[in-house]
Amino acid sequence: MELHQLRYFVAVVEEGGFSRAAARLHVAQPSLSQQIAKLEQELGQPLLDRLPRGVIPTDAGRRFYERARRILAEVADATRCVADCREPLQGRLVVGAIPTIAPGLLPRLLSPFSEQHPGVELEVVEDLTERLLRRLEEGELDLALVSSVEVESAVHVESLGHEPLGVLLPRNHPLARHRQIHWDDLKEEKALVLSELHCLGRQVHDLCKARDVRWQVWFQAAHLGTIIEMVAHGIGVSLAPWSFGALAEARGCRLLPLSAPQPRREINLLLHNLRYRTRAALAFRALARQCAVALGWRNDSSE
Amino acid sequence: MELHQLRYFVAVVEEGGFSRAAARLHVAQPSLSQQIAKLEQELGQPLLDRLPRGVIPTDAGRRFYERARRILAEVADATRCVADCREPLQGRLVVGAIPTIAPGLLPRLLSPFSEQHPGVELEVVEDLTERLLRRLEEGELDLALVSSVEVESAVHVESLGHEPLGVLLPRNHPLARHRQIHWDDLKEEKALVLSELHCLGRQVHDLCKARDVRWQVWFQAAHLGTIIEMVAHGIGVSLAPWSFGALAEARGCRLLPLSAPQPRREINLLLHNLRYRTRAALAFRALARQCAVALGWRNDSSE
DNA sequence: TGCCTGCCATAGGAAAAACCTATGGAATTG
DNA sequence: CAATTCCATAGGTTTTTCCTATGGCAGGCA
Repeated sequence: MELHQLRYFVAVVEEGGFSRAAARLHVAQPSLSQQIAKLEQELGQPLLDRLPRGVIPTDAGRRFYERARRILAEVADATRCVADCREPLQGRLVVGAIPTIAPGLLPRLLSPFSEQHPGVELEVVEDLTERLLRRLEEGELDLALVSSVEVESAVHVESLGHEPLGVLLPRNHPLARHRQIHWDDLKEEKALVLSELHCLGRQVHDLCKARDVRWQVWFQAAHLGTIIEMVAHGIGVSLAPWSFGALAEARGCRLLPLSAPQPRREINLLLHNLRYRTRAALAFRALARQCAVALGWRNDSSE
Repeated sequence: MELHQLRYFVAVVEEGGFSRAAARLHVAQPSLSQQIAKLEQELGQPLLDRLPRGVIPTDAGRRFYERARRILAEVADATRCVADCREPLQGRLVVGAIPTIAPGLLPRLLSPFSEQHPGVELEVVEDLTERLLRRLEEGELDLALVSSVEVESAVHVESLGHEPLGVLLPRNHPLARHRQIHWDDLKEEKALVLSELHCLGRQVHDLCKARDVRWQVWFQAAHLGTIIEMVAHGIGVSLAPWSFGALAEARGCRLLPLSAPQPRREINLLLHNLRYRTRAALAFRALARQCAVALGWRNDSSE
């Protein structure tokens, strides 16, 4: 048995046929037929049911598929692990972050990281929580920054603390001169809220419900950036994470604290539990923790 | 990267050199040089330090070695897993047992198992606990029967219950007519005890110490069989597991129960936690549990 | 029904990979 | 200092993999 046979088999199962798999692998279809036949011969039984319109795995094939995938993932992991012991630190680090975290937090992390580890090629993936999770599980991401999340055991969750949410107002809004906004002040405002695709959108929705703030919600934005622009133009108000403060000010908004109970959202860092954690990933985590402390999201920097 | 390269690399590390590994693998030494060089090239750094007298792995090599072994083990496991879904049940089942369990218990398990699963090729390994453990971890054994044992997390321990120990006497011994032997009866006897290599030997030693039975130990046997023969010839007495009763009787001994607190030893079945458990292994486990219940070692047959 | 299309298997030759024998250099040992 | 041990390299051979071409089978469509 050889690894290329496993790669071929996995592709055939996933593509549902030899021809499509051949295209994906950039090899001729007979090569696949040959290698799969060899594999089946070695294992002593067919792995695929050849149907007129493609193939589906047999029972044995399904079992083998799962294991083949794991083995290939481990091979990739071994490669990364070995590559990681080169000096100085180099390689690629793929960081995921949700859209309501990325613009506020990542700039604070990426620049210092690049400075400290110039050899590491950074890549950022901004996406919604569930999709980040899936990509982390697949091994595409080294780590991910999300808010509250429910994960499977293969994913390691680690809190970075809690980030306050503030009230986003146009600079010339009557409330904008206050030091602090009270919940009751918000009841009459026109709300611009984030789509509930975003966990922040869902959280704000729940918060307002709990606080009995019945906003006139008349605009659901897909991006916080859109909301900031709208607020800047006096079209309404909103809630935004504290890390968006500078961004909001620059666009002509104000981000003001809310009176107790101050709303907060949890910030979590996700790592894959089984895959090798590169030194770059660990360095990034350390930096993130440090940053969380500096921002007052948590008190100590120990785990 | 291909699996044969991993196999070669593992062999070179374990043999400490290309030449020895080549002999083990039945290939010419330059083939190894070539394939390892390729592997190192693909991983971007040397895995082995070439010394005048052989090779030792670099840091990267050590990391890679661990993972390569795991990958190869998973490949073997995948093969077994796939083979296991053939009907009827077939394949090989390798069972380990310590010498103080094997002769008494295995006959009760092997015959019915072979009858129920004629397609399964049974193999038995009789060895001391530690060595069975190691072989189980290596994947050489499917399961093992031992007494008390401390294991690492990769090994799954499951109690089959507790087997009583009896007193082994010559048939013509004055005590042999009793229904039950008392601890005090033993104090003046000449003891034949098992080498402390065996866990039963250690246990008997501790038991006697605890019960304050100071036997005149003058013979340390390496096998329980030897002890039975010696006892049969009136050379001394001993303690033996209850499952040796029939064997002892056949050789002209008697095995009698001891008064409370009746000494017992734990009987455990070991399985590897991570490796695939063949249906044959599970069937054997079921049979062992059933047998343990029939022998009165435990009350229920549920896990 | 009959043709067309998509899909996989087979055959045979070409390309690539792995392997082997022979040899050389480096360091150690007697 | 010669002999030995061990790994790397070179060059040719064998084996494996891969590709192109082709054939058979079944479903879809006129």
